[in-house]
Amino acid sequence: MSPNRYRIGELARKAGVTARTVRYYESLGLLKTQDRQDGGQRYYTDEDLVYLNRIIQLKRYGLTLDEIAQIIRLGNEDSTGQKRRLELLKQYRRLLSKEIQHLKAVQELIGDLSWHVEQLEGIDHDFQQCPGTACAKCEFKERCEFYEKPEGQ
Amino acid sequence: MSPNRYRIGELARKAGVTARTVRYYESLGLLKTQDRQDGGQRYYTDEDLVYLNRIIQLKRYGLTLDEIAQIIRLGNEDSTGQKRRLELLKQYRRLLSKEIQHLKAVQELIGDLSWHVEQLEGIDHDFQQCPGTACAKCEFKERCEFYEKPEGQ
DNA sequence: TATAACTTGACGTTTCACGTTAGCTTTGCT
DNA sequence: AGCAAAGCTAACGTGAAACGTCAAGTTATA
Repeated sequence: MSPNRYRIGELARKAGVTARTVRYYESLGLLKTQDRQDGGQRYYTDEDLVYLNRIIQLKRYGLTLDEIAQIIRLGNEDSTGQKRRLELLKQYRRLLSKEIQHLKAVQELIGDLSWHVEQLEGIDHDFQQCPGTACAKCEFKERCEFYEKPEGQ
Repeated sequence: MSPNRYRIGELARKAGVTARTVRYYESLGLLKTQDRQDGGQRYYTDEDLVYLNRIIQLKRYGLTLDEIAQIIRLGNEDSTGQKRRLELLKQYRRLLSKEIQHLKAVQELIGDLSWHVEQLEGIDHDFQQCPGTACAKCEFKERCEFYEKPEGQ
């Protein structure tokens, strides 16, 4: 239960980033310095470290710093408790549905690639010959979104 | 069955991109001009249009131009047919497994966000208070990856 | 024969997430 | 007290991605 007071360098080291990164995050409103000496140096606690780690995790998940900042800003804007919770909830749900969309797109790509793999495993059809001579004898015409695509007459 | 010969502007228009984009793709080896007048102007066919559309689709799927170029390059490098097919297959499978990894990451994020939503829907626990005072009474300590994280004594 | 469309070349742009001086001040240690 | 290590702010640099935007000249088409 030690108070564990760190300066920026050690905080950064513990989180596996640089001091520059920490200052940058602060400039974006991601991380505040509650404790600042007269000399101007920043001091952090274990709580701050956890907070920073959380940010890094969200980044690993693919969120941009801007998106992370939005989440945090919403939590700081009003401190009426209940209202804040609802806002956060909304925000999380928004992210959630966005990621579900993302999931669908990725699944679609996987389906597409799988189809191509099947094609290549089977008959003599490949990406290079696809729109062209191979089309006539292709048994997947219907499935193909390019066949018959050229507009105009 | 018209030969449909387009110049770069119309090809681009039909594909919904700019002429600059087409030239850029050519410079990256994504798209070749088979037909070039003495004057130096590029002429394209419906086949080229289909090809271009295919590139645009792969881009929509989230592939970078570089990744697309790799796929295409593999198809052009050798024209021994069978060998080429195997290479393409390998490449597609690589992309496939990469996207499956991606899928897992997205699912993880969705799980994480869902958990936060649940938390917010339930007790008084939120992101702002999370690492800190709320930890003591938090009923999700075990599930939480931040609790007990601070290293050193 | 206009003029719209094309050519190459080269520099510019935006976004993202920091890296890297520079010049100066504060802290930690002996 | 004195010195090196670490911090401070401010500001410019970076590097990848995917083109945009001149410039200055050439070609195609009504």
